[in-house]
Amino acid sequence: MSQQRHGSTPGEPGAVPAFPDLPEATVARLPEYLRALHNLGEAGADTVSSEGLAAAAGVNSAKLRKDLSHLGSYGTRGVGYDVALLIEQIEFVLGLDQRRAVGLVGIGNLGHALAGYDGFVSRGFKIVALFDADPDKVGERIHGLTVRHIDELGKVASEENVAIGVIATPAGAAQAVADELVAAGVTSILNFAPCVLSVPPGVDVRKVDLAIELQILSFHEHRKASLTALPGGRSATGAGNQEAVGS
Amino acid sequence: MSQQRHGSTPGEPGAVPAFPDLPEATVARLPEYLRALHNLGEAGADTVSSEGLAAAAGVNSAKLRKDLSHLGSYGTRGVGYDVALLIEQIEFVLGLDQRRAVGLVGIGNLGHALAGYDGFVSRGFKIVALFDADPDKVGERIHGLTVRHIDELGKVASEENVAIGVIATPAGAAQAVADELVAAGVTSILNFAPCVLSVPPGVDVRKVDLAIELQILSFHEHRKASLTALPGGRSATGAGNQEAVGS
DNA sequence: CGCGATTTGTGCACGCCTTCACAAGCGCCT
DNA sequence: AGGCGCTTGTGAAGGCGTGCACAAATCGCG
Ligand SMILES: NC(=O)c1ccc[n+]([C@@H]2O[C@H](COP(=O)([O-])OP(=O)(O)OC[C@H]3O[C@@H](n4cnc5c(N)ncnc54)[C@H](O)[C@@H]3O)[C@@H](O)[C@H]2O)c1
Ligand SMILES: NC(=O)c1ccc[n+]([C@@H]2O[C@H](COP(=O)([O-])OP(=O)(O)OC[C@H]3O[C@@H](n4cnc5c(N)ncnc54)[C@H](O)[C@@H]3O)[C@@H](O)[C@H]2O)c1
Repeated sequence: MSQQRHGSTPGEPGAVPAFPDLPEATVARLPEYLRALHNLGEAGADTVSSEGLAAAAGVNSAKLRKDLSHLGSYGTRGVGYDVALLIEQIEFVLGLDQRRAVGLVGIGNLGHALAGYDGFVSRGFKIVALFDADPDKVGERIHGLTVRHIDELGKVASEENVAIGVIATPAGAAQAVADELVAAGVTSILNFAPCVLSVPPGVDVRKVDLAIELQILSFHEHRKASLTALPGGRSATGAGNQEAVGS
Repeated sequence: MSQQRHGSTPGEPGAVPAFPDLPEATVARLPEYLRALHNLGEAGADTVSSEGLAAAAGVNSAKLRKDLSHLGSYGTRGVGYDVALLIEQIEFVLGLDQRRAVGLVGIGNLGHALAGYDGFVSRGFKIVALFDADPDKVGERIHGLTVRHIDELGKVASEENVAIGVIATPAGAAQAVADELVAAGVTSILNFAPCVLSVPPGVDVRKVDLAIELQILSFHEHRKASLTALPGGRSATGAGNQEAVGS
């Protein structure tokens, strides 16, 4: 399953990257660069400067250059970065050259929306299996996939070579589901349930919690409200604030 | 050194805290503590140690203590933190004492799921208005709310006193919607569309992008795969990894 | 009433990340 | 061919966040 050899540069075999430990902060920004690059590419741009790409991705240009330098990028001084080449580079580093199989557990309100989300397929992923514990849901067909019973997770996950598990069940069931995913050999989990998951070392968990996002916004609202009522007119710009780019 | 005077005790209006600039990292963790505290409270705990709460929230106990110390918390040495009191404290700091009104724009796949999400109401928010541009969607009733046309956003937003806007439209429409939200006086935006928003200073934007989360997981998968094929068996634990706590 | 067990609050050191500023490199124009 | 302007790549500095380790504080118990 692990592919390494991979001529990422068209015509230029070059040395296999065996690439370094990217700073985590950089890794988190690469997808953003990638999206911006795709937009630029579709808009007809062949090259882009760090300034331009930084604007499109909503970050500082120095940061962007440093990020790209970490993966030994191929920019041309005086010109900028080759859009197509950079896309290929980043996709390789992120491991998107192989379309990763995603298994989705919990086909409720959120699960339905996720199952039908085209943003997954267009960004390097493929949902290959849907699971639920509710007998009424099992058998339902959604976007060409049939909902399987959770008990089949182990079998189906290995058959379909599921690399990433997505949990969209109620919080109470999330840990049990995570355990089953891990038992099935899944080593990456995206968790939408508002709870902490316990997983063995080597398994990565990322969490998305909408209420937390709203509460952070609420904090800044609260802060802004008390600031306007006070002297000292700092135009306080919060955390998630973003600059940038017209279309 | 900082102000700790703060009548958060029920029935005590007290002096306005004018509370300090919490580190952003701390703010991002407070909601997690809050959720853990609610769980503990429902489980019947009156007090909790930093160790216990840290485990329930999936963080380091020293970090938790430092976080709480920033908001002048009231822990008791040798005992721990009073659960109910701490809940009140954090909810106050996050501005959750006033239930904030949320306006949701884009009632498609994702929008439907969000509109019916009970996690909003249970965590301090209230969806007060739904908007869409599609005439077929306008008028539809969802969980007691009627979908309004996007043109009514300005009017309805001020009527309902919308504090936070949630964007769940396609990326192409997101910037326009954001502009309208800002024009309507909304100063906090949660954006689900995969694009960078440009907003004036003083407006906070937070973004949730599922594809980015998956791509970060993909990177770690890729890295883990190349590590197992290489010497030096570091059990590399990625970024989002979480420890634990049982129930 | 005093002592030991327990737990908080925090000073401090370390490492990561961000940002500035600039030399080196590249292409284009004359 | 040479110079000029533009852009990348990076050294260095500063700030922020994390985690350790311990003193101070509180409670329960004898
Ligand atoms: N709806 C939203 O917009 C939204 C937003 C953010 C987070 N969430 C979170 O996502 C999760 C799902 O939300 P929802 O609104 O879709 O809830 P839901 O109740 O509509 O769906 C949950 C689904 O999980 C299934 N399920 C329950 N236990 C299971 C198990 N052990 N194995 C497999 N499937 C199981 C249920 O049958 C149901 O179909 C919740 O944790 C919720 O907090 C939802
Ligand atoms: N479906 C998912 O699970 C999912 C997950 C992550 C992110 N997203 C993102 O969320 C957004 C919505 O996704 P979706 O699957 O619900 O798409 P969708 O097409 O089902 O829904 C989009 C809705 O927005 C409405 N809309 C379009 N332009 C509008 C405008 N100018 N003003 C108001 N409403 C407008 C449309 O009428 C439609 O109802 C997209 O940007 C998508 O990338 C979706």
